[in-house]
Amino acid sequence: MLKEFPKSFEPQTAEKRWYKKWLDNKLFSTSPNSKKTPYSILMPPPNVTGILHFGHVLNLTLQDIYIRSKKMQGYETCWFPGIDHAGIATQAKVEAELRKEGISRYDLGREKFVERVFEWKEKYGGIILQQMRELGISVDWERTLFTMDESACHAVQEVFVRLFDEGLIYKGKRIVNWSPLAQTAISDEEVEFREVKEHLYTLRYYFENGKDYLKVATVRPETIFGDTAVAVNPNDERYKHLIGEKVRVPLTDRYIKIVGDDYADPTFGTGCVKITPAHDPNDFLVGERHNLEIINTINPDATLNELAGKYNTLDRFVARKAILADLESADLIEKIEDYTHNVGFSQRGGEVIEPYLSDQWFVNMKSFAELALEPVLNGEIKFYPTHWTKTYEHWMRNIRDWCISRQLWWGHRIPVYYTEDGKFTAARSEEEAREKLNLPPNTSLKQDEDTLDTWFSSWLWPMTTMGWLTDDESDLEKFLPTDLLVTAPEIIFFWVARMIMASKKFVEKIPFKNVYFTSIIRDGQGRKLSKSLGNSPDPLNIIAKYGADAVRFSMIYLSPLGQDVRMEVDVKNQDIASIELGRNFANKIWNAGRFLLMKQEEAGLSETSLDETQLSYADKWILARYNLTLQRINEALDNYKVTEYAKILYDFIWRDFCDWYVEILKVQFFASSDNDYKKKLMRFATNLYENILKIIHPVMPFISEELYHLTENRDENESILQTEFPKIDSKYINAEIEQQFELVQSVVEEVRKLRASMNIVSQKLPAIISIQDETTLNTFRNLDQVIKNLCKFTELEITKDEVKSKMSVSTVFRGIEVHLMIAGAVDLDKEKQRIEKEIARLEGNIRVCENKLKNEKFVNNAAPEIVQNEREKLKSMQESLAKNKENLMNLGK
RNA sequence: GGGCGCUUAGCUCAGUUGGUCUAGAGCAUCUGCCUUACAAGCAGAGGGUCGGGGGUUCAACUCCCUCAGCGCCCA
Repeated sequence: MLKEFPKSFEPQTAEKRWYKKWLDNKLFSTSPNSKKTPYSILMPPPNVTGILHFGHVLNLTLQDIYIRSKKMQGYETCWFPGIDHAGIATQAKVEAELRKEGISRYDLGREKFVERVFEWKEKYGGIILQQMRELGISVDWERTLFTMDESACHAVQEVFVRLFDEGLIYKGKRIVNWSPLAQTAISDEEVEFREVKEHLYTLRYYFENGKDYLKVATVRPETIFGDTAVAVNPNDERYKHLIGEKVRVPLTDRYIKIVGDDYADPTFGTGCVKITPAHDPNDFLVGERHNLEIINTINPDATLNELAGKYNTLDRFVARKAILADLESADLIEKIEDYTHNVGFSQRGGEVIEPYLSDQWFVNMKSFAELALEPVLNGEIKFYPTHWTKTYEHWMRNIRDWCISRQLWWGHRIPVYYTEDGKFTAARSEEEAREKLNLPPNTSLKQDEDTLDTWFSSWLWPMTTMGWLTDDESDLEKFLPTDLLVTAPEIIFFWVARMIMASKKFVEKIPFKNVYFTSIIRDGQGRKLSKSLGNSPDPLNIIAKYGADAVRFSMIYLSPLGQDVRMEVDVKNQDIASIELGRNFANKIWNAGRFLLMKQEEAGLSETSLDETQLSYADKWILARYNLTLQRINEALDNYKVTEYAKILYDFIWRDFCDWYVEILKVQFFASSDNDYKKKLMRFATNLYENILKIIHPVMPFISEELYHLTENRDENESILQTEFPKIDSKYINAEIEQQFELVQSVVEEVRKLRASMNIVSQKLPAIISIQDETTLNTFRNLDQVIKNLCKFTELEITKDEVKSKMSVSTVFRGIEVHLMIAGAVDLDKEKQRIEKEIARLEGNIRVCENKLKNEKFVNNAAPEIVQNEREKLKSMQESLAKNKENLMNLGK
């Protein structure tokens, strides 16, 4: 029938076709030289090793909605994409590759290894950026920045040197979170604490007399070889007299002294705690206070070293078992209790973190925290949902220094140079280092072996994406601060906070004005979707099945701000059933367009629309609804209530436009024999429909573009994205028309219910509607054709007169009485039952209403319009009651 | 231990500053429709003492207190 208009939308072909078109026509490209008001968003850079997951889908869709809608509203929009070098993850990938070849990174050497990683990156890295295109996002891809690009490297180096010179970066021997798998330090933020059931072992530390012993509790018996003291609380009456005495470390001949320190909690265990400064951060501090020896007994790979004697080379957990067995046989265990406590795990490798003493680089965060707290507290930067502000403030006020060095080869190498005698400084080059250290030109220097935490480049993202410290900083001028950042709440400290710090510090600007924290996507059991759990279908499969628009719309519709999303996922079949919601909606929109096109072909399409005088009551009603919808979606988007935006669209398009207006359009269309009117009516409807496509475009870009080109003949190089976002015409917003129309809708529904209850759903019958109220009477007369059709009346009389008829069944709604003339016999019992039920319902409600109005306190205290409202409600219900009673009486006669 | 959330129909969630809320939607269930835009649809129906208890108020799903359960973040 219709050549280019199949029965349903075919996303696969349309998506590829349009995305290519958009890119070819450079629709997403932006210029800092534009006169338009800027609107910009920084894309959180995914890991170069990453693949697309549902978190990205939600996150990117949100950003795309804002970029597209702002672009249509006349802003110079720019969405900055990029990718993160992901130090640990990427190095691990390449090392795994090498392992297959039977070599290690040490065989290659640093330089060759880094080359190899770059090769890997060229080949596999950034797959995710390709995958993202499947979502249809309007990113300015030409601006894609990689955190290892030269400009970014330069910025990282510069920042390091500046901070070093300011004394804000320092080197220190500290206990850090050591990842034995990656063999590097990681930051506090990369450690995940989980509750673990272990045991608390009470060991016997014998005094020098060899008879008595001190009971010392520990969960890590394998660290005893690093013990250099036992601490007791100086106020602990049981032990304080023992301070200064010595006890023997079990399984060794080493004696260590007993020290008094508040760190020992008298209520925990035996009140005596062994102190192992090299293997516990708290013990390290105790050690500093008491000048204790520091004995490191663990290797970087978490095996014990030669200081652990016969346990040398055993893995820490294997060693624990062996040591316990030996302690047991030496009768050095007092008791073993079950003990549940929090253990830190590496976020990357998942292994237990080893507190490890080593030389590391730190950033002193105190001044940064002050810089970054202010704009959030004074509202310059707004968080959505707002409650994250509190978490943010808490973190800032209790800030700890940031460990930025990583024992990796992949990443930004720390720009610090050492002389042979251990002098060092940070510098932009060896030459500069020599100058700073006052060394002769040829002095050989050694650069620090460590690289920087990946986040040390990410925190400069707002600046590096915009060409900071390059020849062209015009983006920085135009687009910073950006307008919106959409990100996951779990990286509020890693990233959001630190970007605020860096931007304030180095360019004295906030990096963004609004931060939207997205929902976390969970499966039906409430578990986070994750690769390791295997409960995450590949978004690309879901997109292939339902279409990108459907996935986008469903995700937005289902993801309320500030709350997690639960979706039933079927990994085996790579399916998420709730995406049907979006697909069905897309189908609905599609078919409404298909209908319009059919009618266009039938009557033609006028250039001009209906003039004001030709607008029917229903036309005015849909204009009122439409303009109200515009108002509401603007409000929703302005307030980052994006789910609401989706819901408003869904309800308006499905309920108002398709269910009611299109049905009415059919009536108006068929009822007229004036083809000129029909052509104009089609123009009116098509305009409205195209505006609907425009307002849905930000969330459903493909189908809206496709339909925009189907409903009228347009050049394929035109895009709906380049059209203006519809503006509200408030003269059409009309509460009275809406209210009146609602009465018509209700009456139609009442008639349908009546028919259903009488089992005469499709029988065409004549009817009489009686209405007292003058305005309502006019509305109904205005819409008599519509009512007649929607209610399947053969004839309809609308009258002010009371109607009494034995041959009818009746229903009453707010004083509006509908008599449906039944030709055959009325099922008296059924009808009686129905009316009695209605009478009972009304009587109940009237009682409640009367009591309310009898209550003097209510009448006196409540707002007058509330009381008035209640009175009118009562009156209307009483009228309905009377009519129903009358109808019941008539029935018997 | 500290902080932040959540608890409304079988499921997933809406519910603006307390008052047309006689608490809504989608999915699921049941009934009837292939009414030529759409069966990925249309028209109906059933289903909730809004986690428990207390309080404030003329009025509480909405505000306060408390208890219980769940989740997240931090120590």
